[in-house]
Amino acid sequence: MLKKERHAYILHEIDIHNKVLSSDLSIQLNVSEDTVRRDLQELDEREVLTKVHGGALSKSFHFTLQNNTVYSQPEKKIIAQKARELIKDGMLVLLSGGTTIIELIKSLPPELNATFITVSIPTALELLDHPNGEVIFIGNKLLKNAQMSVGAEVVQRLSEITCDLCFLGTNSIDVEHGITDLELEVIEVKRAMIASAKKTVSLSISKKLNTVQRMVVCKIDAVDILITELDPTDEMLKPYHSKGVTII
Amino acid sequence: MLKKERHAYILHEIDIHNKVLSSDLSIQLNVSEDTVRRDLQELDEREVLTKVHGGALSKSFHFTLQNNTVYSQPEKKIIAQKARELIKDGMLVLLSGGTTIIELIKSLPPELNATFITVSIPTALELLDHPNGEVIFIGNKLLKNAQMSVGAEVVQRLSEITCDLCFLGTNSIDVEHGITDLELEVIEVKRAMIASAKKTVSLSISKKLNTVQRMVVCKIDAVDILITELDPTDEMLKPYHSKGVTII
DNA sequence: AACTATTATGCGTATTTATGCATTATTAAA
DNA sequence: TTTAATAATGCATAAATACGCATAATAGTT
Repeated sequence: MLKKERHAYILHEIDIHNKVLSSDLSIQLNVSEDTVRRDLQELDEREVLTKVHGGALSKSFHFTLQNNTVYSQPEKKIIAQKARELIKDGMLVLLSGGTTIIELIKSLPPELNATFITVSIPTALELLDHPNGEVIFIGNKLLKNAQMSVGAEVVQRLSEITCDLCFLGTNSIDVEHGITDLELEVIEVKRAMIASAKKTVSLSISKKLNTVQRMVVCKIDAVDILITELDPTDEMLKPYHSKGVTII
Repeated sequence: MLKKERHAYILHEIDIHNKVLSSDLSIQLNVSEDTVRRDLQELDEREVLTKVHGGALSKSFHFTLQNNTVYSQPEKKIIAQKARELIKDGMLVLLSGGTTIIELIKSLPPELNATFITVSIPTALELLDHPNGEVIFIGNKLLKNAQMSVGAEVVQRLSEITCDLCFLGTNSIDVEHGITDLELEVIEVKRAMIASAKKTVSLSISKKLNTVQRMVVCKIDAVDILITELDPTDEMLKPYHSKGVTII
């Protein structure tokens, strides 16, 4: 493997995981740790990553880290990566809760200047760490386990807004039943979110594809874009595509 | 986990809670307390936090530095104990942000069944941990450093509410100038909070008594009850009492 | 193709860094 | 004051790194 290829691989790994270990890379790339170190050194000098004892970290390692406990994190990182491409300066973006959304926020470039609206407390907290951009929280009664605002007031206020994009960290999505969820109050809010956005983006790891929960949030045709960690041409995504959903 | 990652995690925790305990971090990060201590030491040398006995404190909350340890919350604990006596089942209670308020929430008996309203994200997060009671968050634009909602919408919605009690974790209080604060947007909200409550309670450790900041939130006669860690008959509190403030 | 200069890589060794543990000293809370 | 928690200190160990050097790969030149 050529040096350039190794460098590309390392950068890709960092993009996904935010960090790499020299020992891991040595095995994965099948070169000595010395070589890895020299690679990291070079990349550090080129200022595309930050070398530390034991490996290297992403430059955009934005002093946040709650992970370790995040389930299916690599997949979620990939999804976050794809999703962030959609957000442009000046946009009004609606965000739900969930770990995939948190990953998305972490991966946002610091210089991005958009306005974010959310009903989720953890999402709001993560957004507050982002140096730029305005954060708007739509408050009301808070649901204890979901840690988000629910109720008529939230639905009402969402209806008064028109956003460019709505990102939903989706629990369950299925071609037949669309997006489904468990709690009525959560569903009400999600519906309102979808209604107030020009485009709805569903973020979903492939494990959650073709799963159904008790209650329907929306039919599949209300979803404009579906982002998974899979390649857009993956066989598993065909049914969604043929329903008119854009796959990324 | 890499050292830098641990550092990032610690800083993130401090960002949220304003303080960390070495013992907690040791468990969360899965390293010895020695290592945590060394981490905190380094971060302290880099002046991004303040190391104290038992853990570390946020730099951005200067008032917490005055009492030099996370445990020298005994003052705050005492205040919390006194304050919680005022809250009865069925009440509608307005809470500001700040560590004293967090302490109050932690000390609330689990069986208490009141409704809490707040504009502070950390306060809301702490309230969600309480098994009983409803939590209402009044949202709008979020202020990054204060981690709270501000703006006309918040003021408006507060004006539509009548609460039984408003607890203010007070930064500065003085007989002459009343309650004062630094940021205009914060002041607007605090004023609205006071206006919407039947009774206003100021929670203030004695070190903050007789201190003044740039901008006035309210005169001293808008404060119904003042709670400090001191004995109510303490000489220091006399001037407040003679202004008609109830001292607890 | 053969030769040379340059660059890249791996290995051994010395050095540095990171971490945990035991012991003693300090500090804070009851 | 007493007691338990937390810190500091020195030390042991393991991991990571730097460095010199030999060798291998590569590119450029004749």
